[in-house]
Amino acid sequence: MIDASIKGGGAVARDTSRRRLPTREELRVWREFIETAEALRGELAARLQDECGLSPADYVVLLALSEAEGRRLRSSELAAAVGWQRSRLSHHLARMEPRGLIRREDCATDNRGAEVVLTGGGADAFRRATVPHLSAVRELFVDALTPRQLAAVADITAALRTVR
Amino acid sequence: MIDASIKGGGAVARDTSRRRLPTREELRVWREFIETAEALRGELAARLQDECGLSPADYVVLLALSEAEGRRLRSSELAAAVGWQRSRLSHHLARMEPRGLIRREDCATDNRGAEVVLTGGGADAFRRATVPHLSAVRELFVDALTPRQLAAVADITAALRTVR
DNA sequence: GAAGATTGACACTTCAATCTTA
DNA sequence: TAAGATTGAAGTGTCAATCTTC
Repeated sequence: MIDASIKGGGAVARDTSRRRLPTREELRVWREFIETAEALRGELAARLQDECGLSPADYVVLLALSEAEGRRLRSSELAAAVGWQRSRLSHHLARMEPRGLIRREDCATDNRGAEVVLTGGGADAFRRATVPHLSAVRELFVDALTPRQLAAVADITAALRTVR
Repeated sequence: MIDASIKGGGAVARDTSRRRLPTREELRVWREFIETAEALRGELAARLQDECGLSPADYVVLLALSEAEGRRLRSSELAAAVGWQRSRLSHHLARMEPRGLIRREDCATDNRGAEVVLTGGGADAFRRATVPHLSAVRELFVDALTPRQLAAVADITAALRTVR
């Protein structure tokens, strides 16, 4: 790890950033990172599905609506709240509505708009899901790391966030 | 690595693991972690698609075949190599084949089996993709982190891997 | 014309069912 | 019956096109 390596003709001193490629070890860490995150996401999703019949997408939508004033939001506000594109939200709401989790209503103040309303069933489903879901996060992520490692995660994600 | 932890029962004071939920801060770190990984994956995927016309799934399949003896593998070996279920591989190969990236042939030694062969076009596409892709990994991941942080990533993923 | 939202087409993923050969 | 592989259905996600209203 001290010396530079590589396939592609990397070099030690002057900046060759346009040519340098990751070393085998760097690539290994990258793959571990991305695969671990994916595995965790998948395990959380599977548990949420099995125990509560909700997908992670369902969960974030229900969470956003639960926290909203009057348990309702304009479509575009909801999209912003969960960080989705409008089209993705539309498709997902179309799948949630027949399941009775949400309801769509016309917007009183803007005839173009739509409001998404949390139904009683949706609120129940979210309430039942929250403790199991948070417990799983604790078990699979928080408890798997030391406080020091947890702090390192925060540091690392902040560093990665600054790029692009 | 100094202080003890946890999972399974080690604890500092009395164990409340069955009831405790993540703190607000722990949840924030969790979300940052999962969202950062997702954002990175997405950015890499978008670049690979734009610059090379390949999805990450295409890339791993082409990589596995490139490294294989004779640039060909039995379907199930390929599935194992990339860590997919057979059905997923079948569906993906069905999309890659008409694009001329791979070809499927009957297996000589087992009439049930199929062999997946890397075509010339597939080899070209992979060759064109590899440097841009690895450069992007370096730029977005490796170069965004200090050597110390990179080592911390390896440490953290190892810790997370041991769970479940 | 621009904004809010939906729709259609297509790529991806998983599960269960199926088909063929061992 | 079990193994190798494919298929169909349904959920998910992105992009571009569309429709309505501002």
